[in-house]
Amino acid sequence: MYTLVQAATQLRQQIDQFTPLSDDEWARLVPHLTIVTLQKQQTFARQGITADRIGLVLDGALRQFYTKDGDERTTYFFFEHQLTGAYMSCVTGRPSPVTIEALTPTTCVSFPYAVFHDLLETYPGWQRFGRLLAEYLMVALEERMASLLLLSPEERYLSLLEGPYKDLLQRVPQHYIASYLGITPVSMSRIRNRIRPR
Amino acid sequence: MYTLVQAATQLRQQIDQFTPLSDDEWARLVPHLTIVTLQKQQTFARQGITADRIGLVLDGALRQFYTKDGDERTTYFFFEHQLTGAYMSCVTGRPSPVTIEALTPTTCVSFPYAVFHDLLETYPGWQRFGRLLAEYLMVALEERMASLLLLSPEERYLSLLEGPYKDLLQRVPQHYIASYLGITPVSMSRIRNRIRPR
DNA sequence: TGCATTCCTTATCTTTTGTTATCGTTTTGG
DNA sequence: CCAAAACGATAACAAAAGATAAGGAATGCA
Repeated sequence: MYTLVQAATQLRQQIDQFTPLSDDEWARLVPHLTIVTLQKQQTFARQGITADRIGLVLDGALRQFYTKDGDERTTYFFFEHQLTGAYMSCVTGRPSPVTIEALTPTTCVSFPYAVFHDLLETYPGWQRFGRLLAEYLMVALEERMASLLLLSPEERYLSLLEGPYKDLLQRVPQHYIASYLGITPVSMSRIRNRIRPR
Repeated sequence: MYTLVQAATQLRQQIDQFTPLSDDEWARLVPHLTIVTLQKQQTFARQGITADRIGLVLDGALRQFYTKDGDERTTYFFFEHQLTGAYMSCVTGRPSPVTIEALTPTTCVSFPYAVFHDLLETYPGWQRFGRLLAEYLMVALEERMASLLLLSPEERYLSLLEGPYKDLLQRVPQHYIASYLGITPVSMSRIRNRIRPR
């Protein structure tokens, strides 16, 4: 469905949105790219295992979750054109606290973090990309943290409806969204009922 | 109390813990260092204003908070040897959503973010530091986010007691900690009573 | 020292969320 | 095509947190 060349082009486009790489810098990564195909419920990264690769979603949807006392708490979703991977585990070298699992059949283009890390330490363009990526993830996490700390469950649901992720509701089962909002499916159902008067 | 030389030494030590800078790279920052002295309740960064500088706490304590509907929600504390500043605002160039305020009389060594940013873009050592710093902040935010999403208020309080920040309880008023945990002071008082049986 | 303020606890009451269970509906897999 | 599983809504009850108020201890300031 995707040739490696097409996938590589997609990936470079995403990276170039952070910072343009020289052709030479880019060429250092290309030999390490592979296409990863995941069936539903197959994992890109797994809790307890140190993550060793990064990917870009070409098609499909992934879900990231922690497991606590047997049940799962969703922390993120990844869709087309999004970089994915247990980046925190890659960066720290510690076992991943999260699992990343396919919600639907999903295709990614992927590369080993070790290669990426070598590129960061060797090429200025890659180093700059590494900084901008970390800054980008940092900002996203800060916003997520703030929403959990500042907003009530109902406010979080509403801000999801109004924000750039509103199509989430159409794309993923509601109980995953409830878990993403830090509440139970029952509670979210009540909220939906509450804010839909009449 | 602190000479600029002493302050600069402290700062370099902290930075070197991320990545060692060459003497030349370091020398580019030194002329821009200033000592900032804050009385209690004076601010290092203010909500609504785009932050323009970073600092290192030499002595004292700072508190970072959002304001929502008139009341404050604490998101972080900064003590001696910690880098501080509304980093997200600096990075994005957007007005800061947070205020950083002195809990006690506080001394920092500080430098403009603009200078720092130029150094990042110019010197490999600084660029690497910028990446490592962003990664470090990212990891801290992920842990904080996870604790808010996964743990109950009581579990958050307990994990604070057991974690590396346990001296927080001795150093800052409890209602700030309650706000840091995302609960009201009354609720935290109840939790304290609950977990102290007998 | 005295007075006001801040801080923490406790009590009461209300609101919200969690828990558990039930019931249609939809989706999935054999 | 049918049985099983997954999904979402809803109800009833329990548990927890928010809101408000009051009281006492500690703190700061004059």
